[in-house]
Amino acid sequence: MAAVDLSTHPGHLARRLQQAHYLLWNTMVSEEITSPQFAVLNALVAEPGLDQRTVGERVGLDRSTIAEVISRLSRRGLLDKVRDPQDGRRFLLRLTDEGMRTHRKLTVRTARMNQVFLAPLSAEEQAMFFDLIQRVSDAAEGLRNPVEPLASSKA
Amino acid sequence: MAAVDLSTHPGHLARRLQQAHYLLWNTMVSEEITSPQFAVLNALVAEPGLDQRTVGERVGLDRSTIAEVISRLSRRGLLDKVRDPQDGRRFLLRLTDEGMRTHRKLTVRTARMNQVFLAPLSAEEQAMFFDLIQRVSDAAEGLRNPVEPLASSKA
DNA sequence: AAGAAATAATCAGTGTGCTGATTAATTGAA
DNA sequence: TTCAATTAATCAGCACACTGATTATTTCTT
Repeated sequence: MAAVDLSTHPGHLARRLQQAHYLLWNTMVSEEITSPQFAVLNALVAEPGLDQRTVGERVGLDRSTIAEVISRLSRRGLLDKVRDPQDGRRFLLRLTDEGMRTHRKLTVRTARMNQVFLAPLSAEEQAMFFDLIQRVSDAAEGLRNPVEPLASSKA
Repeated sequence: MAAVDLSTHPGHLARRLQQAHYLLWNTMVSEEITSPQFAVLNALVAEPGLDQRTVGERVGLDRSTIAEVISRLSRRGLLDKVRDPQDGRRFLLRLTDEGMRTHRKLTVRTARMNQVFLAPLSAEEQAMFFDLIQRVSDAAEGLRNPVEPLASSKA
């Protein structure tokens, strides 16, 4: 009888939280555009003309995943890919008018959904919620991308 | 420029948290067994002989996903599927000795990983972290499985 | 200028996660 | 008791997410 209580396992909680969010997104925001897709649209509204890799960095998606997400958005006519004339390896990404419209529409609905999602928490608790999750995520990310010591002894 | 700050979007934060956890799991716990797979092993340690659907319910995975996870665990010889003689629709699931050993080994490593993952938070903050995430997840789940009003007007 | 190193994107392979449709078995009701 | 409803599992299809390998292009070095 060595079973463990998963409700104190942050990984399990993170997965449940994402599931809950996924459900709410589907009912309150969009069934076509997913949350990661919206994040990509949003990144390109903020910085039009980014390349694929950088968009991935902005929204936290790896090279393979970002490629698929972008290919879907492109297939639906929400963004354009153009070869960078300065650097033939890159594709420059830019929202279409349709992409802009979609982003605008979803921004409103997303705000409404976030309100519903966070409604069980008071304003102070919401701030705590953001802060705690961010600190844990940042720290874990830091563990994997260790800061190079100055005057490195690598050589 | 109507771009939004994703760091105040709980869905985005949930995704980042899960990614961070995934990375740490891979380096500190196992590259073969995933966190959902461990959750299934754990459920079957607690309650041997459960059927597939119920295991899914215990760990929070839908019918399709739990089927795939179980088929992988079964392929690796970590659990056995046997038709329920009482109800021919069900398969009863039970860990093999190898499955038991694996669960025991990963339990130790998982505990270590959780410590590292939560290290940036004080003990009080950790308690807060669990409580806030759980409340938000539970509330969102409740939205999707609405409690049938008593003396329902369904008919 | 030529070759080596680095970089952006793609591809192959695996795993999680969801919905809607189907199949097989059981249960419930006329 | 037979037929309808329910239920467990599977299947098809889509989307996210990661790693390792490959390809094309650029940059750096000599």
